[in-house]
Amino acid sequence: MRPATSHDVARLAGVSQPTVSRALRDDPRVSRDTIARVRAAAASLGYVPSSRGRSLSTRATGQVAVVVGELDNPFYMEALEHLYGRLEADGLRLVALTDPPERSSLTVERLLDGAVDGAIVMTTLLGSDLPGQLAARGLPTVLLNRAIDDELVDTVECDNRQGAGLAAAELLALGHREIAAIFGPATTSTGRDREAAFREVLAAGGVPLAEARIRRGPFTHEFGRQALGELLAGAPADARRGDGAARAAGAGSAAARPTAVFCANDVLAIGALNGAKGAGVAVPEQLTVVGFDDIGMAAWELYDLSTVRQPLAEMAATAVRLLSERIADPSLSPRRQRLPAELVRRGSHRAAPAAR
Amino acid sequence: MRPATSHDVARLAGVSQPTVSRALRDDPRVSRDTIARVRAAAASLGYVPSSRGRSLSTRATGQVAVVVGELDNPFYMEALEHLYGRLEADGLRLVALTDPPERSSLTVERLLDGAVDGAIVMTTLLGSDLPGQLAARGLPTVLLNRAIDDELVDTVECDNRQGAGLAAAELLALGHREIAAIFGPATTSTGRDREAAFREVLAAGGVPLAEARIRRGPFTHEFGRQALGELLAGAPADARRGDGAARAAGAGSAAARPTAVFCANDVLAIGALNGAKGAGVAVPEQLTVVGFDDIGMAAWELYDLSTVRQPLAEMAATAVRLLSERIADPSLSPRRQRLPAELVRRGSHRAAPAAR
DNA sequence: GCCGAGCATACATACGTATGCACACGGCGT
DNA sequence: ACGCCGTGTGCATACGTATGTATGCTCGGC
Repeated sequence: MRPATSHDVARLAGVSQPTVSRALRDDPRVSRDTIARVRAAAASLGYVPSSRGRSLSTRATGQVAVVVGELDNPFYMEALEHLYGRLEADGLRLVALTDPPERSSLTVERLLDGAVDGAIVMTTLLGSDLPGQLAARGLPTVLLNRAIDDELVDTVECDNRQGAGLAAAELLALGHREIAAIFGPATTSTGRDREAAFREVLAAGGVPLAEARIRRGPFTHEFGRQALGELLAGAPADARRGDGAARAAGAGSAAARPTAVFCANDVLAIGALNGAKGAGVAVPEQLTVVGFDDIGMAAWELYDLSTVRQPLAEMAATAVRLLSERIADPSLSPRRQRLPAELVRRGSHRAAPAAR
Repeated sequence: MRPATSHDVARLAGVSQPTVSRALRDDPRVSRDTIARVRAAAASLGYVPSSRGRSLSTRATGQVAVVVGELDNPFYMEALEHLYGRLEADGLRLVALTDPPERSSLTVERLLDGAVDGAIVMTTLLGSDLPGQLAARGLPTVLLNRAIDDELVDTVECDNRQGAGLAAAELLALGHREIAAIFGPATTSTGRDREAAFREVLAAGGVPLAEARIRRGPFTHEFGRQALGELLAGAPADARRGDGAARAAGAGSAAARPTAVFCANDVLAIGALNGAKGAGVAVPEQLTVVGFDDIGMAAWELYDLSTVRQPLAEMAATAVRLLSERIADPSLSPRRQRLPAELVRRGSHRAAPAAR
C-alpha cells in the first residue's frame, strides 16, 4: 500500500495530473467544479503532496538550516525558538543542524545538497572558511551572533564590544578592583570582542586585568564551574586541568581573592554560580558575578544573574529578514547589522566590600 | 551559476551519467580507472549529489523526524542529543519537529510528505490519534517517553509507576506526613502514571494525598514555580490563577504547610526550587523536593535535586533500534519496552522535621 | 453561420539520481 | 576460428510534481 500520488488522485477525479497539481493550489484557471472534485478525491485517498517531487520541480524546498553548537546549550535553544517563529511567518521551515567541528566537511555537503534554501550559521569560528564556501556556491547564508573578519556574507550580531564595556564600567563604578574574568574561546568573534572591550575599559579605568585572573575556554557550564574554582583557589593562568603540580605551586602565589568575576556568556556565568556554591562562596555577598546574553534562566530566583542583555529576538528577526531578502535576490551585496546590548541589573552583583 | 549535477560530471569525465552515479558509490562494476577520473571531475566541479533527486529515486531519505515539545525544555534537548548520536550510528539524520497542538494536522502532513523515513514522537497525548494515523499510512513510528493505551505502534518508556513509587516510598520512609505534589497533565501517560502510582503508594502507607495538596498543570518551569507558591500559601486546589476571591477564601482553610513536595518531572521541580527561594523557604531544611527524570541540570550545585532517574540514554538507544528494525521490516507487530527507573539521592530531600 | 475570444483542461517536459537491462569488447578454451 | 563468458559501460526509464504550451470547447457578435 504505497502512498497516493497526484496521478492516483487524477485518475479518481477523472482529470489529468497537472490539473490536480493546479487544483490543489487553487489556480484560478481551474473551474470551481473541478477543484471541488479534485479536493474530494485527494481527501478520500489521504493524498499528501510529496515534498521531494515538489522541490525537485521547483528547485526550492522552503527549508532553512540553522547551524548551532551543542543542543543542550540554552542560548542556542532560545535562538532556535525565535528563529522558528520568524521563519514560519515567512513560510519557511527550520532544520536544526549541529556542527561537530571535526567533520565540518559533512556539514558543508549537507548544506549544499539541495535540502535547504538557505542557512543561518551560529557557530562560525573566526578563521572558518565555511561562510566563504557557502557563499561561493550560491547558498544564501547569514551569520548570526558570530562574525568573521571578511565581509563575505550577511552578518547579524549584537555589539559585543559595547556590551562588555557596559559590564566593565559597572564593576568599576561599584568600586571593584580585584576583578577576574572567564572568557570564551579566542577563536570566536564573541569571545574575542567581549574580552578585548572588557579589558580595554578596565585598563582605561586604571584597573588592568591581570593574566592570572583570566580563564579562557569553551562556552560551557562545566568550564565556567571549573574556572571559577581555579580563580577562587588562586590557581595561576597556566594551570591546566589535571595538572596538579602546577595548580599546587600556583596556590602559593595567589593574589587577593577576586571580588567580582565577569563571564563572557550566561552559560559560563551559571557554571560559575554553581562553582561558587560548591566552593561555599556567597553571591553576591562575597563575589559579584556578571554574565552576558540574558538567557531565560538568568532571571530564575536561584541565579538572579546580572547580565548584559543581547536582543536575541530582534537579532533572530533581522537574520531571517536578511536571509529572506537574499533568497529572493541572491545578488545583494553582503550586509552587516550590529544591535546594541543593554545591562540588566539583578541580584548577583553589588558594590565591592572595600568600596567606600 | 547553478550547482553541478551528475550530468555535468559525466560530461567532464567523458562517461555517462549512470556511470557517475555508480562510480561515486564505489560500485565494483566500475573500473578503478573510471572511478578515479569521475572522482577528479566531481571534485573539480565541487559536485554534491542532490538529496532530492536521490531520495526521489530511492524512495528513502535517511532522515528521521523527532517530534518534541518546547525547544527550550532541557529534557527534550537531552533526548535529542542522545537520539542524534544513535541515529547517526545507523546512518540516519535527525530532523527536529515541534508539535504545536493547535495544528497537529500540519505536523501529520509534514511527517507523511515523504521527507522522512520514520518518526520518533515524544509528545503524544493519551487520546491522540496521531500514532494511529501515521501507522495507518505506513510510516514507521516509535513513541518515546509517552504511551497511548492502544497497542498501535512501538513504544519505549521508563516504568513511570515504579519510579513514582520509589519517590513516594522514600518520602514515607523519611517520616514525611505533610506531603504535596505537583503533577503533570492528566492527558499524558507520564502525567497520569506518575500521579497514580505516587498516590497509591502514599495511600498504602497510610498517608493519602489530600486534593488540596495537589497541583496539576503543564510540564513547565513557570508552572512549577507558581504551583509551589500556591502550595506554600495553602491555596485550595480549586483556586485558579487570577481567581483572587477563591484564593483569599482558601487561605483561611489552609492545612499545615507541607514538609515535602513531589514534582512529576525535573523541570517542574526546578521551578519549585526557584519558587521556594522566591518565597524564602529553605530546601531541604524547611522543604523536601523530589523530581523525576534526572536531567543534567538536576546535579548542579544550586539545585542538587534528588530525583527519580529515567534511563534516557538507553531509552533513546532502544527507540532508535526499534525504529531501524521497523524501517527494515514494516510488517513487524507493535512492541512495547519499559525500562526501570532509579532513585537518585542528592541534597534536596531529608527526613521530616517531626519524624522521630 | 462563421470567426474570434476566452476559458478549462490535457500534453509534453523538466528537475537529478538510481537501477535493470542490453550491449560491446576482449580473452580464453576447444 | 568460433563461441562463451566476464567485465565495463551506456541506454532507457522510474520516482512525483510543476509549468509552458497546445488544444478543445463554449459563447457572443456580426
